[in-house]
Amino acid sequence: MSNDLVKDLGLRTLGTRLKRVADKMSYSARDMYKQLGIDIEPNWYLVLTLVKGNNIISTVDIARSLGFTHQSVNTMTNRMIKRGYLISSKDPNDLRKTVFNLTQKSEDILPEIEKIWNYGEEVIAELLHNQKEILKHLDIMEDELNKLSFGDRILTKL
Amino acid sequence: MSNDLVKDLGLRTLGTRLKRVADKMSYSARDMYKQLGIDIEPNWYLVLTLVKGNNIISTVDIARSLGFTHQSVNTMTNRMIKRGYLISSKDPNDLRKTVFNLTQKSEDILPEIEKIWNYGEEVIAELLHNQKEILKHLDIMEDELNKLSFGDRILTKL
DNA sequence: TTAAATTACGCAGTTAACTGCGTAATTTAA
DNA sequence: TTAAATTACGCAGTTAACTGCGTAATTTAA
Repeated sequence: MSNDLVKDLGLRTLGTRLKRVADKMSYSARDMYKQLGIDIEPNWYLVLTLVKGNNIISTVDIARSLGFTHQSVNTMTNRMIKRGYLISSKDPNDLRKTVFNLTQKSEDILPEIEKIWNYGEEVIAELLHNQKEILKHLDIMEDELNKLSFGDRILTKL
Repeated sequence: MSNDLVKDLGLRTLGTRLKRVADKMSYSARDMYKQLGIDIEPNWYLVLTLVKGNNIISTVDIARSLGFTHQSVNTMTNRMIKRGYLISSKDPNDLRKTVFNLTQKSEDILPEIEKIWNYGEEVIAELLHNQKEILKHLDIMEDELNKLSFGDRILTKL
């Protein structure tokens, strides 16, 4: 039988293909940290960088900056606290807010992780042959799908 | 604080952004089916199309066609069987293989789903302003990452 | 013609996002 | 100055892929 059916289905498989590439990168990054004996999870890098760069930053601030839901960030920061990479406290100006600081452990490890991610960015740039249009496409898709969802767009056509 | 940090991080967030767009599409498609009262899951469309188009098609064939692992396909087909969309039997020429056929229920529903996905493809094309480079980028990334993983590419640079 | 290798399947558990919903703290308006 | 609305957090459960590992069927080679 033909193994080209995915390509025959063309844009219809865009969703699963986006997810697959994302998963491949994430699983592989996780594996790389393991090989290097670094005890952190891939996306913690993003959070550590944010916390380092901002004196006061809350769960919701991080969520907004990364485009995650606050619940996802909450789960992530809880794990980072448990593993000794973050300290949390209440913002004295607004007791509803939890704010974060780096521990010595994360200060110590950050330079190495930064080095890894500098190379990581190089690798991605090479894979894309230095064409960054894909980011623009993702920007547009996110913006547009936030305005009107994929399903609702189909429904209006039916 | 600045909310532009994601863009500052540029290509470093590619992985999470790919996943996010994929998730958005998948959750929304799921929701759309619910609104239409159609009792199927988003990716079943791909499997139904494959089974319809091939007289004899096995779990591993489907996996290869869609780029999924056979285990993922197995999970999916089991659910489809349970919900009455597929019938499975053993390939008489190779008793190791499970092969699939459509039920009357899926024959009945397929035209409607096909219509939905024709529009779905239109929506995606519109979101991308009819530029299909993103598929080429995804092709390249998948091929390259299969040859040498993301993590291993970083490790060779360290 | 049996032992070893390969292929196919399927179960159990994992991953990183998600949604839904409830509670606590703060702000706004009658 | 209290009632209603908003904002922030966090728990529980879901999603669609994944990996790991074991077993059954088939094929290959000594």
